[in-house]
Amino acid sequence: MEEETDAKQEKAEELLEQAERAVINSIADTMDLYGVTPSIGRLYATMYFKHSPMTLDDMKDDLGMSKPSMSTAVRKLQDINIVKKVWKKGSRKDLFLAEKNFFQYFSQFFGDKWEREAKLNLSAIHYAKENLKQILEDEEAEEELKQRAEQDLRQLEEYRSYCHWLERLAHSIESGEIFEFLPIEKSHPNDNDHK
Amino acid sequence: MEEETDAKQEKAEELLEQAERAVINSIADTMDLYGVTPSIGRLYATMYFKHSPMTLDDMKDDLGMSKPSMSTAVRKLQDINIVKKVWKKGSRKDLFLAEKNFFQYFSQFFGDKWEREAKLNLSAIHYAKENLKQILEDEEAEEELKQRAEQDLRQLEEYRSYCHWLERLAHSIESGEIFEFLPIEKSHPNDNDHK
DNA sequence: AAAAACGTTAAAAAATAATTTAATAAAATA
DNA sequence: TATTTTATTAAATTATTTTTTAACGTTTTT
Repeated sequence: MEEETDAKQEKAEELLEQAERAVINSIADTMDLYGVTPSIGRLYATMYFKHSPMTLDDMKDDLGMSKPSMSTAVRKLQDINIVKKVWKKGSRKDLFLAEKNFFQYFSQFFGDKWEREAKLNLSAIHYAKENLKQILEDEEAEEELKQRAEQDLRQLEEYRSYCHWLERLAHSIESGEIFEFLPIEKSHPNDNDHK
Repeated sequence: MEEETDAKQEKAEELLEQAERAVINSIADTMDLYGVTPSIGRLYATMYFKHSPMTLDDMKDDLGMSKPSMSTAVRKLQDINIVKKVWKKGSRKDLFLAEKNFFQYFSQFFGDKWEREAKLNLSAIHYAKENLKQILEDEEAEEELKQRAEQDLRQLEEYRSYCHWLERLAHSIESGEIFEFLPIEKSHPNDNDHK
């Protein structure tokens, strides 16, 4: 019966590997949304299933890429705060562990992006509005020009209210306030996914 | 006094141009967030200030690029629904107009992206969970393997709840429900931007 | 103190993506 | 119907990004 157990063993391993691979692929495929290249996305996805920290050599072996690539990739992942360097007595290699809380990642990524977008645009809008107002105040300016200035002004006003809204959304996500409106629903382990 | 008025005229034109250019630059710079290349972003930003529709030749002249480039760029902008083809009696050239409502653009872009992300990942998670459960049900599977399967399962449960949350966020943005929580504040034309 | 192990930077190579020119297809005018 | 205008596709070019190999500087071990 020895061989049969071995076969079963192998099948179980195969199942686990397939399971992890499926999720790794889908994480890697969707991570481009978060400003990360496919390889870096795949590295993160790989680390996501490691329950103990990885070294650069581990990564290189797992992904079949060069060590410098892993070095820069893991730095990028640290920059966006989804991988942390950990310390462990003994090993003199650097050790890295994936942050597995997607909410944290999501919040920070979009919070930063949107805030930056809003700030940049608001400052340009402010500058533009000053100019346009000057035109409107100028008695001698051509009527056609004035009309265009007015229309631009109206448009920028709308744009400004969008930027402010974006800022508020970013803050509510960063502060966690959004979860009052859209609470996180802990689904129970036995729930089935429904189509 | 003729020359003086001309000079003033020119200055007013200069002011308007500077105003538009400032905003065009900042829109172009931030549009990479919306999955668009810098050139395409700049094209949109340019169209944003046109109060009548543009032809491909107009775009080509404005941006100093080739016509095929404009053709593909404008198609991309139509794909993401921020530029519409309009019809006008007379002209046999195609005419395009920018959608200026950023809320609509934002909603659709992130709604689509997040929904796609959630769906893809949820389906991988579902598949993975089935596999992992099989391992746990297998009497003869190695203890170590089972533990790993259990840990993966716990982790995927968290991931799943994140994906569901993302789906709900996408829906609440697409449906406009989010604006009940974060209302759009129409700022008054005379408000000053505050730092 | 010399050798080995690590991680990083720099330069080169390979792979992708953007852009243009040239060719084609479709529609409109004469 | 032939010619011109317009938009698109295909092929070629250019530019950008990603990845690797090679070199470097530090730290650790022997």
